[in-house]
Amino acid sequence: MLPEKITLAIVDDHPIVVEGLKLLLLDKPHIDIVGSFQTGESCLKFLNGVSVDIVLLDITLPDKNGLDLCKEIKQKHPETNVIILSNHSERSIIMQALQHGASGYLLKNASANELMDCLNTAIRGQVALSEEVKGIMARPSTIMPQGFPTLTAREKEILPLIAEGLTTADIGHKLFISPLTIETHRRNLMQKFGAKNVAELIKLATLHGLT
Amino acid sequence: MLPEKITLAIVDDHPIVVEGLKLLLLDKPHIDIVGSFQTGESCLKFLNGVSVDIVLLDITLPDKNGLDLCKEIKQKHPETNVIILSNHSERSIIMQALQHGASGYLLKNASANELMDCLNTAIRGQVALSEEVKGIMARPSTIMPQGFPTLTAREKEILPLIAEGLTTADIGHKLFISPLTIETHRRNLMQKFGAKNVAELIKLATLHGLT
DNA sequence: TTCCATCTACTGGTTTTCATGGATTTTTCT
DNA sequence: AGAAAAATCCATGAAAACCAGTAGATGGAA
Repeated sequence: MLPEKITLAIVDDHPIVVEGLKLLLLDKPHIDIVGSFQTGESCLKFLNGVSVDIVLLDITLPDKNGLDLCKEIKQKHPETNVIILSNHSERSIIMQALQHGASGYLLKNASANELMDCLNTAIRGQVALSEEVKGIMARPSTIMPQGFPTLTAREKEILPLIAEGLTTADIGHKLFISPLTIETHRRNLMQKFGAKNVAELIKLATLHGLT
Repeated sequence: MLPEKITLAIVDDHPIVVEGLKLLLLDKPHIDIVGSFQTGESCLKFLNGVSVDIVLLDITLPDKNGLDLCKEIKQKHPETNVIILSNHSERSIIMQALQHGASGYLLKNASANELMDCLNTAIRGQVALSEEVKGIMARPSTIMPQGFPTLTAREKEILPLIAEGLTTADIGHKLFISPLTIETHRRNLMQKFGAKNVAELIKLATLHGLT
């Protein structure tokens, strides 16, 4: 059932995490770490040349969003399994990850054993979630405070500009569109986040690392 | 000069980071990891019984703020060196850490080599900063005008309320003072942070963990 | 005790946001 | 091709934020 070694790539901008993972996996005979990267781009480039069984992917990367990267990887290399490695325990983010094609989701506070379990589960083609994540997903989503809504590209573009202190007019000018449009986006953002005003919007967005 | 092994404790709520660090340091003959903790409290308890040379401390912990913990450790155990391990690259946070008695500051994107360097530097009683951190500290603070202003008690009280989405009137009502006063505080806050409006104010405040 | 920082409060005016409630055109996915 | 989602644009009025300046009260530090 396992004719070859599992090939694994790691994408995380924290060398300590990367080196830790490497050391953790070094003595597992059936796992072969073929690459580790600090940026999404470098990983994508690598995957164009080499086929990899599993990519361990951090959500917060310097150059791009890990979830977007996940989607991209699955589009170009459907045979590759992506396991998200993240700090975010929000149910909505986990949902997003799975919708973007991730085969698994691990919190960084998972143990080494859980990591191994998840790798084995994922390679069998099943969805691999760490214990805590399973718990989060099991909870009914009736009330989901601080859920992380799905933002459109434009919204993701505008949100940081608001956080920078630009006014509606400023942003309209900057993006060459009507300030009225910006207002609509701003309204939609607040609605999506369930924020009463910009202050709360920006707090939530900043906490989710979106600014 | 180094008659004994350096004793080291690790406080971080991410097992993978902890295990990675352990493995990284396992083959260093002069380093002895005597404990690892996921919460500030458990670490404090441990330090009451055992003397430790260096504590590697994450800033974001489940039960308390790492900077406060640092201060507490230095008060109770001045001989212990604390090295902060963090994701935050804001100059002001680094300053705060040093003011709270930290002997060093490492970004999590530091390499394993840098980690070793910093441990050795700290044990010699010197301030240990990773390369990137040195760069941040070297930049004159003209660009980033007074990174982190000192807030009065009242301001610290009001700031999170603004971030929660309360209006000026709401806050005035809540604190039993005139909304006009809140406006003054709000103005002063924005001025201190050099923010153009609440959005920017809240972004900066949230990044500094003040909300 | 004098001085300073802070908290408090106000006037009066301008700018921006927020809530409604549409509407049209592009893009994207199926 | 057709449906759905996203992006664009608009108007109006009320609410809130923002700006600039002033100033009394208080409590702690020099």
